[in-house]
Amino acid sequence: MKQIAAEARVSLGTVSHVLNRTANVREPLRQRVLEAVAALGYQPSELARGLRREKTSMIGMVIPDITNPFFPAVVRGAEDVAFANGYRLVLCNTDNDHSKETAHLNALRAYRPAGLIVIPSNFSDLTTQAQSYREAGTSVVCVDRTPPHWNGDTVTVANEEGAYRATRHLIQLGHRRLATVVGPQHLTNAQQRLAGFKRAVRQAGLSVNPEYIQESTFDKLGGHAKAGVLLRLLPQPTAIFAGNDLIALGVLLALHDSGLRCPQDVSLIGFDDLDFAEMTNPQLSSVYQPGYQLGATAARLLLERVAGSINVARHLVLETELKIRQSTAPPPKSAQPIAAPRATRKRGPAASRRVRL
Amino acid sequence: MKQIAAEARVSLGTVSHVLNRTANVREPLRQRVLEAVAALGYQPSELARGLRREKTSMIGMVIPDITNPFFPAVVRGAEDVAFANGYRLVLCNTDNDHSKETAHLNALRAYRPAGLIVIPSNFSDLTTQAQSYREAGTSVVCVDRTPPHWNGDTVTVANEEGAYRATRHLIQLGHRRLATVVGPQHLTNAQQRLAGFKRAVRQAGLSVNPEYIQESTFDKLGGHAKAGVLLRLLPQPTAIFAGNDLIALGVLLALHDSGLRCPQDVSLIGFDDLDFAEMTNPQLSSVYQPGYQLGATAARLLLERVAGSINVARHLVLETELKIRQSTAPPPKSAQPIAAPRATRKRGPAASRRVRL
DNA sequence: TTGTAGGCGTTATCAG
DNA sequence: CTGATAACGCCTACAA
Repeated sequence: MKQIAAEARVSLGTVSHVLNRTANVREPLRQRVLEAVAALGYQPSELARGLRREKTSMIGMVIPDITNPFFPAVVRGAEDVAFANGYRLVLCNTDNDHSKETAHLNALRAYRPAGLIVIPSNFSDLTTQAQSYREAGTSVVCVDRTPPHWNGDTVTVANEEGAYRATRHLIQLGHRRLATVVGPQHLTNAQQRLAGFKRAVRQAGLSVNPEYIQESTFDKLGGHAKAGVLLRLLPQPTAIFAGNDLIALGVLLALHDSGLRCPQDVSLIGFDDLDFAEMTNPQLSSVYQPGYQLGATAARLLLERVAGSINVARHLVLETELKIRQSTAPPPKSAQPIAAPRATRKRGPAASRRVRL
Repeated sequence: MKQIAAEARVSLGTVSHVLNRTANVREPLRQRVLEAVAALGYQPSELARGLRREKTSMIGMVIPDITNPFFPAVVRGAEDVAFANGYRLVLCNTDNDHSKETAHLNALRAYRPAGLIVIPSNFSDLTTQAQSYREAGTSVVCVDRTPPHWNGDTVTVANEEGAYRATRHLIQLGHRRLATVVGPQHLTNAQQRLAGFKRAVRQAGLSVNPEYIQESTFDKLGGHAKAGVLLRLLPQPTAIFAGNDLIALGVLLALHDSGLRCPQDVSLIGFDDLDFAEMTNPQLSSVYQPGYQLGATAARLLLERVAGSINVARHLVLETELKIRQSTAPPPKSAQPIAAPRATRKRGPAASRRVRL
């Protein structure tokens, strides 16, 4: 800047003023400065600027794991609106480990980020952390899940409603023995999805069999294991709602393992609608979650707050969309009478059905 | 720091010394400082530190698109080793657009990053950019692809060899009419894969039919379109090597469109071995690329260079691994006799050999 | 409208 | 081994 000032024969302050539009500099001077800037290829130092202003234009983005196929879209959404507004994203993976999350959150502090977008880890301590961040003037918005006692901005999807619709879809197809492999119940989104499932089941006048509700981690392995449990139950469920697509994938595997066909023997619906939902065999019905919008909206919210206009906490809820593909169909004929007799009981519907083949 | 100095009754300089181990401070003083640090919950400002040192501990990570399923693993690998060494990753998506890449590269300069890890965009101007970065003391390592005239550090995979193995696998299955949908030939990795394909074909004594080589973008749509072209050719190829898994997915779709079965009618093999390769129907054979290692290695290289020990440019090449699944099988019987009748000569050695099978 | 000067939190140099 | 002190590059009262 000193060089520019010299080159343009003005003072340091004037250079700063034209650069930040912080004062009306007379046109000729302004031009000289701008020319000098161009000539010298000047790049303002965000470090010095941040030091002075006690705030940078970086946004900390703290997520469980970029390798989990749901998150890239969220990150991309956030990065796009951040970049468009002159902000940069610092990416941190927590692996859902709250101590790692805390470590990242602490380390980020050293950079005085303008804000934080975080998808809380399991047992996240975010509420406390965010408090201290806010005192330092950096806002935090929470995405996808909400940690305990959270009182700040929030962007989530309509988990309950999405799960409700998915389950209702199964019911409308004629299913009566509905099971679910839900995500970890300490996560708000997993809780909400279970709630939606239950609401649909109850509303159909069916009872919720606790054995038909299995809790799993949000991954393929968990889905596979818990589906195994479900499929050993008698009577066997004819439809399964999976807490997310990764779980659904595991369920699909378990179905194959058991020699059951999807959707002929058991219907399956997931949540997320990841890209691979169209690639499985059969193609997976799922509840679409607007991942990109989630991230983009979070960034927008954050920037508005950074701008300082908003003060009250806002909770945005984005809509989901039911994607019907091939993994959901009416229950097998044999499953319907089954309720009446009991001889078949022992072998379960799967076994008895196999006879037909 | 001033507070700490006061609290510990030492000077500012001493505080800095104990914090940075930049001088042997006598134990009692050291303790007092450390206590004060803990008591005040002191967090050093990376901004001030960066300002003074003219370098921060941030690493710019510039990639085409985090939403492309190959990149998350790379980013994760880089983030893990960066974080483990006290560095943070600033993520930038270029969408393979060199002007966007340049914009990001310029913007990043303002943060005086310690280094850059970049997967160059199409027509990247990285070589020039990196030069000016190096003059400012920040090193750049290039991952996955190499821009024109690149003379810096590089981490790639053995693309040529991987493609060669994939193609040889097809040949060993008995295929003689081998086609490929390769990636954009201005990208080094796509070039190398085509070279590997050609080498295998030639080595088998087959001729490379230019019509059997289609160039596409690295995505599903391109793969679908170009596969359509290939399948309209006569004689129809019996095996297709796809430049990456996304292309392979498109090819698979085209196969379905044409009522062709994979692998019974046409064999298909991809490159990357993304997660979804196991989910397609049939499961996709592919060449595994160590994405995580790519990123981790790049970060390691970068940090070594930042540490200042290394001066000569290094080019690391990671191995690929052939993953045989269900999309590759011997060619259909009907494809073999076809060669026998009349002028086998014209059709080349490949055709004549078909008789033997 | 323009210029001056102090200070943001660190590190590094140099003198004691 | 420790303590002053001068930058680092920028912003912003405040003065002119």
